[in-house]
Amino acid sequence: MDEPAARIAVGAQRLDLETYLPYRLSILSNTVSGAIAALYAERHGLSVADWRLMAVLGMDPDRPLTQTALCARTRMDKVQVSRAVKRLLDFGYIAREVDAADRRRAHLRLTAGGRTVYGEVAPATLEWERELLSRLTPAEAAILDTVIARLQQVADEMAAGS
Amino acid sequence: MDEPAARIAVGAQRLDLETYLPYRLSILSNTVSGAIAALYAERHGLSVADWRLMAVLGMDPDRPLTQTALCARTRMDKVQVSRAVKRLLDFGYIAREVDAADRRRAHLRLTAGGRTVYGEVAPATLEWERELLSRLTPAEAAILDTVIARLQQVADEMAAGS
DNA sequence: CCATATTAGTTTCATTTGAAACTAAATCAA
DNA sequence: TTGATTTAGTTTCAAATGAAACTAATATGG
Repeated sequence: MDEPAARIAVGAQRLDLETYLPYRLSILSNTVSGAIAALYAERHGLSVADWRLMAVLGMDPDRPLTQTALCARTRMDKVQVSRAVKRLLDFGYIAREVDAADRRRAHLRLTAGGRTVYGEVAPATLEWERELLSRLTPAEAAILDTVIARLQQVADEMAAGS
Repeated sequence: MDEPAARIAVGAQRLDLETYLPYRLSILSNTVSGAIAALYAERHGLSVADWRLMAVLGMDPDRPLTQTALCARTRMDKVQVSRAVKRLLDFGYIAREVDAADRRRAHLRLTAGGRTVYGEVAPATLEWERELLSRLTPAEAAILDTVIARLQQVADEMAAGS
């Protein structure tokens, strides 16, 4: 198949959603997130928010995290985290232990059941990513990596209202 | 072949949100969309859905579109489109003319007021994109373009459940 | 034609979301 | 101390969302 013509016209004068980077990013992100959510949503009853917490907690299962730490790691806000924590507690996928020194805080970690689910879902999501990235050359993947990092940095600056 | 990417580890064995492409895409897309929405949300009272319709209608102001056409062009579903259309009619930014041959359909186009808003917002969003992309080299921008297109195509296939 | 199916778009209703207010615990300042 | 502030997390309530049911118009098959 032919390589598509350059699509992102730097300095485009006309707004065309088909070529407009923010729109294309949004569509791509939604497609990818939706496909990955399908890996755990139906089978395990998890929402995207739920899985995000499990993904962070599962990364280092021996280090419990507070909800505040989860907010920082996932960029979710505290209300979303509070609700996801409640659901995961109900499912029995995480356990909560109140901090002895500061009883406002609680340390959250995956239960054995949660680790089992994590052990099923995490490899599937990684495999999905691997399959997606396999369509890129290593050079493209490397550039995508640096470009995303740079765009995120610039977008953060610009969003901060420069 | 064998050169590993710095951040996107093709075939990563561990799930780490910081390096996980779907997560990074989601954060970047949200940051960018939020910053751009700020360009029109407060000033003109438009939601993302509202602006998306206006962006499509403004591209070719002499060709009115039906809601079904707007669904296809924006990838929004018909309920979202129906609600956005209602808001834009209330604002007076679009006008609706029922199709004479098929009275289920209506053709929507920007009003003079809608074109004025479009004329203010569209350049600002393009400028935002231009500023963002100015931080990339032309080579990086070109690769980003082809990579997004290819990832979208693959993600569509994979989401379709191949 | 008439009955059925399809299409365009809307409405309903239950769920999700988000901002702001709130509770409870810890810290700070005098 | 003790009164004010901050921090961790929850609840409330109004608005946004989405799936499914619905209306109205057109198309189609017998």
